Amino acid sequence: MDTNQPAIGRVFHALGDATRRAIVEKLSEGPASASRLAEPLGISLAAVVQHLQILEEASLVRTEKLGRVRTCSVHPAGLQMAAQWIADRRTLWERRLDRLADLLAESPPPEDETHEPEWLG
Amino acid sequence: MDTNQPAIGRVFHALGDATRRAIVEKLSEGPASASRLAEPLGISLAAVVQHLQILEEASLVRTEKLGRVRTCSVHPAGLQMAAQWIADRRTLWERRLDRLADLLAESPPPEDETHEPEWLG
DNA sequence: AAAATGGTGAAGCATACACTTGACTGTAGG
DNA sequence: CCTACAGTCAAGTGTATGCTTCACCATTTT
Repeated sequence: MDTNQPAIGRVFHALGDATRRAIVEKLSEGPASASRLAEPLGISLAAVVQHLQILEEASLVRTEKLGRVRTCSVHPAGLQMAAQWIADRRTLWERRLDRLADLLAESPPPEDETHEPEWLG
Repeated sequence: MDTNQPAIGRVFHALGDATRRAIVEKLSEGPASASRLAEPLGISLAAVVQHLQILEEASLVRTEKLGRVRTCSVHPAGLQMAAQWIADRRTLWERRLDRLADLLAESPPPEDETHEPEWLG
């Protein structure tokens, strides 16, 4: 779709790829260089670096180049954003269920003339 | 990549699309029919249904057909899985930082002959 | 019954994506 | 200096994705 997505979109898109998740998982255990990340993945270094770029743009990974080696580590910001988005949805959804429960509990079958529940209209 | 991804992959991939996130956001406020979801999105009904299929396969949305209308609602399982994966990464990563802090605190500069930190080798 | 509504299925299309390869650049070491 | 290493750049390739359109089916509504 759009390469110019909002931040949260970049995060989810980045995590949607198995290889990139594998990279994040590896980096959760500690920093590593690009070529070291490539080893167990069975793909070319160039491909790994492309993934790293995407992960970096999603604030999921931070990389720093010292000498000729680029060292990568996890960057909490991206995961934080994803967690927040999920938490927000969950809050909204639970709040709605609570309201619904309240209505059903407080008012026993009120003379409801509507043909559909209001949340469908 | 692979269309036959593990569950967590399907979840993140599903949430990587702005339109699908919009659908989940809408459904967080309450159930809705497919055509009702399509209205504000500015795309065809067919496209929306395709998105719904993906969301359903990712356990992010549940749909039920009554009469000729398919009613959709959020399904917590998908969000739960995503939240769990994130939490797991975060735990691992924090645990590692703690260990590192412990090492630095307990042992003041020990005669370290290595040229690189062990986690890079 | 006829028309409208809500949805399904399949084909087609343009773009995005994950990779590869090959040519190059900069940094270490022998 | 010269070779090896770690990474970068730029094409190029096959497949997946998001979307459309059109034909078609099943339920309402009039």
